Amino acid sequence: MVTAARKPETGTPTVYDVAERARVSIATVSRVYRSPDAVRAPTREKVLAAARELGYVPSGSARGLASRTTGILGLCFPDYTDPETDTPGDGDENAATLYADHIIRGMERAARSRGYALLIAASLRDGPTNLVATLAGHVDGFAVMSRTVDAKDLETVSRRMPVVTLAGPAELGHLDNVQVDNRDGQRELTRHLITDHGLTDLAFVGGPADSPDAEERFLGYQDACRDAGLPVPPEPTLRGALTRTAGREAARTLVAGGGPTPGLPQALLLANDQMAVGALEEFAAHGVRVPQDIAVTGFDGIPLGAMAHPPLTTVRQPSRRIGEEAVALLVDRIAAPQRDPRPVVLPVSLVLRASCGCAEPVPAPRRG
Amino acid sequence: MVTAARKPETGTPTVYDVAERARVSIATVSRVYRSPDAVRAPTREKVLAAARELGYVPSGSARGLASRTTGILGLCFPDYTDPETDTPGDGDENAATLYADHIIRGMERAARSRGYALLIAASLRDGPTNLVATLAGHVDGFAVMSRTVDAKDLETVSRRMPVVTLAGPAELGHLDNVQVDNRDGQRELTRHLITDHGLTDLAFVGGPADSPDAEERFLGYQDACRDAGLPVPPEPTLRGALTRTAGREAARTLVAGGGPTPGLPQALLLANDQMAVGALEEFAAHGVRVPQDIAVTGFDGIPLGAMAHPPLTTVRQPSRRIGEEAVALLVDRIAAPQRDPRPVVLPVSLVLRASCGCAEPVPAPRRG
DNA sequence: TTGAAAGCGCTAACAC
DNA sequence: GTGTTAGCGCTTTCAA
Repeated sequence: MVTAARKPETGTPTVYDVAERARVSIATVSRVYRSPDAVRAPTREKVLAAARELGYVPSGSARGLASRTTGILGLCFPDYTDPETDTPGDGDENAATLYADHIIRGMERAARSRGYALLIAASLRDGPTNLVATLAGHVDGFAVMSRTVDAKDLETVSRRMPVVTLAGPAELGHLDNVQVDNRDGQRELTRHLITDHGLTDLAFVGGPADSPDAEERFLGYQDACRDAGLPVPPEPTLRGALTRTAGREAARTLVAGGGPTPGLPQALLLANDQMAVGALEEFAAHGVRVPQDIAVTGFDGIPLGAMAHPPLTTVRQPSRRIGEEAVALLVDRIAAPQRDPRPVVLPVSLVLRASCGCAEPVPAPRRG
Repeated sequence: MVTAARKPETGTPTVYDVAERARVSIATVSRVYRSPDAVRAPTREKVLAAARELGYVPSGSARGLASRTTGILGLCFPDYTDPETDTPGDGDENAATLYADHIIRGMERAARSRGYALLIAASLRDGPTNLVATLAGHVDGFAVMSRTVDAKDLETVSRRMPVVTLAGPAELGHLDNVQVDNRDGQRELTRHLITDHGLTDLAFVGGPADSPDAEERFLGYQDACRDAGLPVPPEPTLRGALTRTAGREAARTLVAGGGPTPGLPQALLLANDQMAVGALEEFAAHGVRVPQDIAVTGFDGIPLGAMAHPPLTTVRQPSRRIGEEAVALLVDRIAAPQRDPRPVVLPVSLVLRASCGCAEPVPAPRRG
């Protein structure tokens, strides 16, 4: 056994220091951490003891370099939140933020259960170059939420490692993709209003035109109108940011007679729950009764909706599952890099509450 | 210029491939990515072009190994959520989960603005060894939320890199620590009830005894009782998990006469908002009027509280700022490893709403 | 401004 | 079961 002559224990301890102290080779130290069972128990103990005394922590970088895998998965998500406000209290957090939180949760949990950690970074206007440079080099696979990374960078990165696109249409055809069935959900919800409640005078408040989710929902709305033989609007009745404030404004516009038709429509469908809650508040303030005077619906299934008055009818999307699916696809492709791209569309579910005219007039406590 | 004989472009491109193609040395390629200004523009362009054509992405591991810094900050947070439920809709998500989400947000944002990415992993019962091994080796600094990492591991890691403890008492005295003034907040809130509303028959529903935050809040409650000359209870009137369900159960117990005194107390203070919202629901179901029959308060300042009926009086904590402070401390210590440990206590603020008897009987829409 | 050469700390063959 | 020996792909002096 030749313990190479090395500088005395200085700075952060390395395998060499541990090996020297435990009187074994560096290979054995390495083995103790990678496959403990491949080392005899007494040897292992010696090594572990030495490591403990030295305060040894294996270098992730060195491991990554030598093994060409890091045990890290990456996620790039959009950052819509206003940096100014630290407002867990006012409830006007952007829905996309909450949504991203759930996806982060889902990914983190799924990743961890498979032995991966999660590296995250929000994309900002300041150029994705930075982003890709920051993240891509450190991970074994990469999930990107819709519209957060430039297609070109995505292309480059995907040549080097598994990449899955999330929560939006597949931007690059050859990549795995996870999305929620926004269109189908909104179609079903609209159909419910038309068929089950017999409403025909509807209005849809869309999101920004560059929000793929919101646009898909509008398409579903159009589908339902078409299916029911109602006029199919080429554009949402109104548009707004996906915030509570924007929902309030939409309702106010309608109440003020600012809509396309003189009176209030029979139903107001909003592109997400945040907006819908805002609309509910505004209607209440103007004495407009929901659902008697107008039915209101949202989309997402956030907790706020269940607490609203009346409780909000909506479409629940499995946001956490998006993250879980992303990890599944990534891990799967790490194992089989050449398999065909797989697009996953997650089903959504209708949540019928009082705001559309369905039961449950009072939020009855469910016994635990 | 000697372009070393290397295997032809195979697998993922490296600096060597880019250097060869751009007819420069690897050192120049490296410079282009680290300090572009140190390279003449034409040279830089050549390199960038070659990199683009090759689909080159710098290896984070190699950079990390060579430079001994990764540009990554780590966060370890507790995972309380029930893996079974994918329930963005039912609103009974654990408060700690939401709380952690905010901290993650805050850290991510602050980290990114300083050029760092964030590596996250929830701690589970399955042993922190894994955690430390997974994360610590990859980061330049490490934030850990209270009770997620074994003190021993923390000790080891902190010998190797900056570590800050979060959202709880400083577990290791020599580390930076960020916490919120739970005690002071609960004291103030309790004082408000006693002094401003003249209530003297109070009950406090605590969290699990192993939740430092909840315990601090109880201490604040005791302080206020002491200050007001009221009897100081040695223990919370009731205890429960920090969930809505637990809050409901607490209220039910009280309504059923299960409390220490026969009737309902004048005020019920709960250790967090989730519980308080549950209590509000249960009281409503039993026809107990809030605040007329009993005042109710929470702690945290979650959006749900503002939507509750009546809107919940609470203490708002700057959860996002915790994450921001953590990053500030970490970055600061990376720059000055030897500076003295700095404990940061973030102030909280009272949010007075209707559930304690303060104004705002109806959630009046605030004009945006 | 650019190049050459020496590691960074580890894993992976392979030998013993 | 354990040791030897090459790298992994970059950054970093130091020269030129």
